[in-house]
Amino acid sequence: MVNSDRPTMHDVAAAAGVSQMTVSRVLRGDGYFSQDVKKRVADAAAKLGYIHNRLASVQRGMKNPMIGVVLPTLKNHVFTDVLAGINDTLSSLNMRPVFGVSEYSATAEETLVRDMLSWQPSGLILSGLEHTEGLKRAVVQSGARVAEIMDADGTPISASFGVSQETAGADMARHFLARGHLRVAYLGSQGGDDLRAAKRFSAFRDTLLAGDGEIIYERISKAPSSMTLGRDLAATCLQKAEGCDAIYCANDDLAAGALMHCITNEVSVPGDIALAGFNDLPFLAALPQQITTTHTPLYEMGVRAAKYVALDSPDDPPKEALKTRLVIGQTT
Amino acid sequence: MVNSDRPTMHDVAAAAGVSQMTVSRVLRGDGYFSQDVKKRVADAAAKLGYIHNRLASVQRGMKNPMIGVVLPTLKNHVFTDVLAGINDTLSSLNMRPVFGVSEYSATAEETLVRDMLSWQPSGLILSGLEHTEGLKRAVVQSGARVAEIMDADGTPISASFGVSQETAGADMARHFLARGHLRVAYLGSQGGDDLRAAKRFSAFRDTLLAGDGEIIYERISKAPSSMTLGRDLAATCLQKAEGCDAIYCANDDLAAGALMHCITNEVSVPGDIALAGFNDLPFLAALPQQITTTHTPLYEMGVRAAKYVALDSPDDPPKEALKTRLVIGQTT
DNA sequence: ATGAAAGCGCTAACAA
DNA sequence: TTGTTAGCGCTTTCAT
Repeated sequence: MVNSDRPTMHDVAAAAGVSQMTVSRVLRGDGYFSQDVKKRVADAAAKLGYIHNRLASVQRGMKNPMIGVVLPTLKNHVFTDVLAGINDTLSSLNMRPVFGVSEYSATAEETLVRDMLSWQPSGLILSGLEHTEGLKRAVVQSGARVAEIMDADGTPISASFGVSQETAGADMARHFLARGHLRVAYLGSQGGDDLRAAKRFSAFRDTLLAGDGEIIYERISKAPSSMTLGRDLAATCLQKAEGCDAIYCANDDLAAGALMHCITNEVSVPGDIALAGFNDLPFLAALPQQITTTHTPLYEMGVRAAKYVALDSPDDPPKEALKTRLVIGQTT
Repeated sequence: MVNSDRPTMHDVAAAAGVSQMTVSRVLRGDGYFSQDVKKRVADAAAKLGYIHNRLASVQRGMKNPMIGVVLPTLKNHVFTDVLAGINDTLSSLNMRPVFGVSEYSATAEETLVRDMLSWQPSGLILSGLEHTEGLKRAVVQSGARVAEIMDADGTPISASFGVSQETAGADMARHFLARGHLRVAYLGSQGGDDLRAAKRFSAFRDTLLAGDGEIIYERISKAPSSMTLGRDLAATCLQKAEGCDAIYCANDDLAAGALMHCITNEVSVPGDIALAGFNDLPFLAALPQQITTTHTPLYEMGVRAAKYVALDSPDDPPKEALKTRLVIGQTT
């Protein structure tokens, strides 16, 4: 039984010898009441183990300190970093995240969001800028504050805190060209579902081709991203892609896996093959060689988005493109 | 405005030309109604973009498809694996997790749980078996189903799905003894806050000492666990702990970092030094050497706990000790 | 097969 | 400073 016999304000009121409304006031610290009453109520509440019923207050019109958060996956550390930023920020504001994982499916995302909206959250954090029309409509109508994170190339529903995937991809391509890595392989994961990776690669390719470079091998595995996948993809790539100079990986996990392959098989990096990743995850610092990558402010994105949705200022929604930064390591 | 002008069942009823109660019945598919009415209601709801208000139904006594989940940290991949198991399972049962992170603090955990209980979740998943008395009382009184995960050495509030940390530690010590790794260093993180790691190490130490082994170096950093920390701790350890045979790390991240140190500095593993971790995280498979570790069914623990709390059978609460398994790699 | 009334626990508005 | 009344949106119960 969920509603077994949880004490209500009524019970506390009876125990304290006051009215239910007085209990409400004391517990919220709102309005006037004597010190004596305050103490009696506090004692009674503690003795009974009273727990506030937020469902009722929200129902009555109070703000719901709940934020819905939808991420594409938990398998990529990228999102756990973002999540950490969201969670730390919401925590400090006494708000709670409700989570959902879309597995990179737009329809799953819509279902999830509709479900979450039924709890009347005061805010919502979504990943990416591509959503179903139904989702957008539902979100707007709900009146919840929305922030979209991760991407900056497109039109957000309302506020957004993302990075330009296109800029990041183009920057890396220019670096490859400058280093003379012209015959390039690309390795990705999640099939074509990772829309941000696709944008990045598309800009990378365009910029590379506009120079003297070429994509001589391209493999986007359907499997979720992991170091092990990166290692396997790199092994196959090096075997199949003759004359390959460099590998651009869709993210750091894949790149780290590729580096592990090279170390294990004594392939010299960047002598035989150059390597680059994306995100600049902290664990890269522990590897034997610093992998060239693009720094993205993951935690920061989480923080900004959480702050925005948690507040209720009526400012018009910021659409912020956070900066990425090319991190030149020892692998290019 | 959160409650801007979200349509209610009343609005749908007006649009469909029926009573509000009929809308309720149709939308839940409960009771009797004609096909004609069903269609009119469905159309009206779709047109208005009606979203169910779960707060009201739960308030009225329906089960709340919400599960509170409290984890010690998000910085250790261990918990994101558990989280994945929880999330996948709850998703498939149309239930949603509300998350909180305790940062390994028992009082923070209590605050978090009290906060979560105010949403009247039908279940709760907690990590470990050590909690404040206040938390236990609140949870029991709330009537929510509780499952505790990760640990099996102690007394759960109700149901538990954990592994015996003591067995795992002792097993590893026996393996060290069998391999002749007698002069052992221990590296940990999170200060003394990771109670499970402490239990494991305690059993490891006892078993090692009962053989011919000894702990010649012990360093538990206050920093959160990471590969980079492992690498740094290993560097200091190898410099300070003379005659050290082997390093037992509190988890795989630390062990992987230690291995990276060894690879970078051409320290032979296990020739010069043996290494072992804990958890058998998937990324170990990508490393140049297979690290000896203890497999723990992380995802599975999440699945079991989620299934238990999501259901509402009145069976008496299972206290399951899941099996760990020594994974002998190439580093011992 | 449909509707009307009551009430879940709380808070805003008003009364005393 | 404290209490009374009304009602948030829904579902249970009972009537039609």
